[in-house]
Amino acid sequence: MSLKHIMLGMLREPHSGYDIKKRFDSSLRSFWRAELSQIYPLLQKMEMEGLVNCKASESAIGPTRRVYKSSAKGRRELQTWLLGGPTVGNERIGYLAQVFFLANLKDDDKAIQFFQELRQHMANWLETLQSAENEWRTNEPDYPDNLPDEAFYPQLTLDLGLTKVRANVEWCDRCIDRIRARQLRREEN
Amino acid sequence: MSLKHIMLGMLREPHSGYDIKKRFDSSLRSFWRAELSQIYPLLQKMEMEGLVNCKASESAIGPTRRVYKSSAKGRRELQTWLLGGPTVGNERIGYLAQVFFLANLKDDDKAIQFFQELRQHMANWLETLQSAENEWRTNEPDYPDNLPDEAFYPQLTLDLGLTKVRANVEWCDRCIDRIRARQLRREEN
DNA sequence: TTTATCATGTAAATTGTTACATGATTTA
DNA sequence: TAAATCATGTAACAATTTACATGATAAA
Repeated sequence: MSLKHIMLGMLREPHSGYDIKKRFDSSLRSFWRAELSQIYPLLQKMEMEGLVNCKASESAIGPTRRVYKSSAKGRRELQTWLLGGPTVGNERIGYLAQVFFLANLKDDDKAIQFFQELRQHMANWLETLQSAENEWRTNEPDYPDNLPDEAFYPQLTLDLGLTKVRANVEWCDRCIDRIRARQLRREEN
Repeated sequence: MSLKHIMLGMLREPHSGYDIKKRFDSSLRSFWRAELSQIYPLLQKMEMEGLVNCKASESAIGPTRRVYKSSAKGRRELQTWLLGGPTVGNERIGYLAQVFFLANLKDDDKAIQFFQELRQHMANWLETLQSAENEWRTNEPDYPDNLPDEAFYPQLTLDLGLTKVRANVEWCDRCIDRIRARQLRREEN
């Protein structure tokens, strides 16, 4: 159950459910997502299991915040997860499943459209990651290799994210070119 | 619900549940996995919804095979999925979530071990993909750009798979180097 | 004779998504 | 005054995983 462990990772520092959601959306977006409707009940469950502690904290706006922090037991559980070796073989990439069966469209132009749309997504995402990196690089003189561990390891995931998204954009271009070339070859015959 | 659509993609050609599982394990492994316990009930449900038809077929060995094939309605559903544009933003990469929190190990050597193990996984996977490609390339003179559509689009997914897995291997090496360099810098001080 | 492969499934538990529900404050 | 943000949740449904259950044949 990775979500529990990811949340334990975050809860080394105090977070409310709402804070956790924001971190998913801002920092872990590239490799994990979670909804509030999953986060809130799981926090309650983790509290019952003694993995986290909760403190109420008044908010200037909206209802009282419930701020959680991992317990000693929770930190041990996090260690166990990290020491258990990398979690692999569960990758799930919807758009590749679609590409695999794209022949069923029986329409090269529709296939090209698919890749153009995908390219657009990837290019947008790349921009998001690049501006995140840019901001980091300009505001933090120790970026990237002299950051403290708590920021260095996240930077490693950003590094791979950038590489992969760039690879995706280039791949989309390559696919479009190859489909067009096939089209031309067909017209010649 | 992508699994349903992936199965509809496969069921343009007749497959049993067991066949479908084998195709997941051999061809779609890099971007989607599914268990038999998910496949069998879903096939039944899809038959009830009129998306697939089933024919019994005696097997030389084991129980009677139930061989499914998509119906006209199923083929329309597949089209709808493919025309709906690329499915993005659901990526789920467990090992990156772990890297993000690896600082919690508070032990550079353990972190390096993590990356070495991950590198091993990725290198094995790369070999698997490379030998798949090699076999294809040597047995099929039309590989890769003159393949029929039904094989060309799967080839595109293999192409990206190779690029990404190579990127992962190189990234692991880079991470190990960077962690070692930090270790040295710390020892100097 | 044990193990692997073929081939079907069910049951229970866990995990994840979508929709619903509430209500205050700040910004446009 | 409408929309966005803060902040909590529940309920129903859908998807997925893990464990269980059966039994035949072929190969080691």
